[in-house]
Amino acid sequence: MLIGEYRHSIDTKNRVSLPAKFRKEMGKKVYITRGLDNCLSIYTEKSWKVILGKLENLSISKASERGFNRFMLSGATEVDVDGSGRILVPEYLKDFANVEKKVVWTGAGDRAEMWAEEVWDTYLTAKQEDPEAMAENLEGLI
Amino acid sequence: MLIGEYRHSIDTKNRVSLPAKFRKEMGKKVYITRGLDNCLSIYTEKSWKVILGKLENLSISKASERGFNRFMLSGATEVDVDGSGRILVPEYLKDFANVEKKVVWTGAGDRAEMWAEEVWDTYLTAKQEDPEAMAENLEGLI
DNA sequence: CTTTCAAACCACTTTATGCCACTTTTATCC
DNA sequence: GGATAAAAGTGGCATAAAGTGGTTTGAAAG
Repeated sequence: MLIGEYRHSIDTKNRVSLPAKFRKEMGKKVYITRGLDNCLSIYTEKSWKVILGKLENLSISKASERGFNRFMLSGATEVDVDGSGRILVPEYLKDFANVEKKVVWTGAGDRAEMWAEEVWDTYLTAKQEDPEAMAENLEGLI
Repeated sequence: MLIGEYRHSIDTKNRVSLPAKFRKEMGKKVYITRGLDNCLSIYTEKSWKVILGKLENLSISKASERGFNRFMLSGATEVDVDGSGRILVPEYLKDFANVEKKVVWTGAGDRAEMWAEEVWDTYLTAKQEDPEAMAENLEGLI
């Protein structure tokens, strides 16, 4: 289970460290693709297979589902984790997520997400400033 | 059952002691996440699993539920209790709860809460001065 | 044959973690 | 009630691990 928030830097060669707490679960090979809300989604090999299975069930005749399928698959890359626990982020995904230097890793259960720092801070602030919506969800929870 | 109020300090390395009376129930591994009203919620391994089960029912396609899922999972951290009965509070959770030096632990049944001292005192004072309204408001929140 | 890019390797800096020691509080026993 | 012992709380240090930058090597493309 991937949880937590970790702040890292991307170096000049587009390498970024996986949070140490993610390494064991992520193994030596991960799949990175476009995520919702301008983040990048990073899947473990196992959870990637699950996603692929779900995508196969989407209808090719429905424009929206076809689009989502393309969104996920066209952006996806298999990347290896290097000896220092880093991955290489393709340029086009960096651009997609507006990543410059500082990134935020967030655990999202079966996958991790990677955000440009400013994008994440903005997103989170917006969520926190809408306590009603938060509370609605919490109601069933606690 | 976690009950009571205890005041502790966070040291320069973001470590804080669990109240001695909480230790037995909390074991050696706990989960911290963002709570309501700017406190932090600390779950035992057992009660955390209950929370996870409820989160699984949220839909990923709805923006508000997706956001809530992120809020909970990204905010959560698994932390080990050290040999002196302390846990390490991640910087971002310290920031979230406005914790500086003094914190207040409160028992809340299946979970504990941790507050910045000033936040707790303010909250408690308000509650004592207007218990009726507070109760009404809380009803909608929790 | 040259150039480019990525992967592996290496080295340095910073941060986290475990351990120990001191102080304060709480409990116990006479 | 006071003395003593035990536990809790806190701080500091030493070691290990994580994070990051650079250099070299190797492979692929032009």
